[in-house]
Amino acid sequence: MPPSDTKTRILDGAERLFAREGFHNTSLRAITSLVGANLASVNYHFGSKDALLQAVIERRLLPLNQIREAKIKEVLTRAREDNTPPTVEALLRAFIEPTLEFSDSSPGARDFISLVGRSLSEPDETVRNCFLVLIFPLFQLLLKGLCEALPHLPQNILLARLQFLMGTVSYVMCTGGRSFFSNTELPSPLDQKTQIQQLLKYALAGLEAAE
Amino acid sequence: MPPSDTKTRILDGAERLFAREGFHNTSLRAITSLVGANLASVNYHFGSKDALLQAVIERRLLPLNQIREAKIKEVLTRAREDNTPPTVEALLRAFIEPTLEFSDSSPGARDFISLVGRSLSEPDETVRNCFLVLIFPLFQLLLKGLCEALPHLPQNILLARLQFLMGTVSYVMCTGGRSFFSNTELPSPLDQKTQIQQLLKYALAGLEAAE
DNA sequence: GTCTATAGATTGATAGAC
DNA sequence: GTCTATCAATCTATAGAC
Repeated sequence: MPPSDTKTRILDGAERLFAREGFHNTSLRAITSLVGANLASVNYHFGSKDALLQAVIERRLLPLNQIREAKIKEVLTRAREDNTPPTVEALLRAFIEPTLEFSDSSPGARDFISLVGRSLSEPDETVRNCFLVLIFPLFQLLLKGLCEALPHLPQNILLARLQFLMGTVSYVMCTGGRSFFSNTELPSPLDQKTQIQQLLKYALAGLEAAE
Repeated sequence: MPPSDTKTRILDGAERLFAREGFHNTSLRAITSLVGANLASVNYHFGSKDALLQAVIERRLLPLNQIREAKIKEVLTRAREDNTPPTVEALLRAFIEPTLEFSDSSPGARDFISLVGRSLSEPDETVRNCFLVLIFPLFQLLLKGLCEALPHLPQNILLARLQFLMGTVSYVMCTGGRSFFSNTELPSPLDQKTQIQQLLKYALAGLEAAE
């Protein structure tokens, strides 16, 4: 991991270890020794371990959210132009597909997605809020879209289902598409592409279910 | 928390803090001082912090899984007697409803369910495997039931959907039914009973979706 | 079984030379 | 910006008195 500056290398290492070992189970020493940086450089560049986590999150989540927001807005404005409600499928794809493309874009991005998925079920509020704050506008936009797509369903039911969706997606995200159990007694798992198709179908049917 | 023996008090305290603060973020001192026990008593009764986690899990998960297994088996044998496939809904209820009843049975049980939900997305294998080992037989049984209920769907697709289900349920479990965001810009959340109904509908539709 | 005391290791953070 | 060295706090675990 040497061909980049220290600050970036620390971000990369922290991203990897926070995702794979957990935030509280990762020491700054483990990060710096992984990427060949000095322990003191973490505090020089970031100030504290908490601030390092914040930086890890913001580096990737801000641009990713911009893409997702743009795609969702595109679906909404197109629907308005056509004078038809947006489809749930289009909204779902606008939310999920950029995440997946992003996840495939680099090994670090994959760890990052895993970290995000995991952090939504983080009990420590300090850690969890890092994410929630950045995701809230997107969440709100998606809810608005769902209300337009499924006007016959009450808003608070859609809100609950949107949270179910977040649960489903974040779980797939944090397992990184890997199977739960690796056991010969189970059927062989789907390839990634098919799994995503199935995820879309599962979530789509769930969101659209009758009240 | 005094009216019980030390061992039980430690289990109660560990359950609460592991669920609310995370395993790696909870010290044995925090547990013993919460329940008024001596630090050394943890190692006397359990041997190590890892073993304490194991004990916390087994205390509740073994009996809970027995109930869930019995209910699923009941659905399967009844279907076999009637010479009809089991319904997905019956299987889903057999899996989810005992969990909820259990969760409502005591405050500690609620923390425990939250801990289980969270631990499924635990990156640390040592911690995660504690749960997976105990859940595997139930998971296998449920998969078998789904194969009978939805024979037109390939087994590996059902396996994937079952994992989506685990994601959905564990997420609801670990948030304890509480809402994601507490924000006045969002519609007011559902009461718990309605939320469970919606969870069932969401998961049912997802599992039964066309291939 | 419960306690005090402490070992032994690890942690996040910092001071100060270069 | 990068390094060495170290502080002060915390951690799990254990030895040994009672």
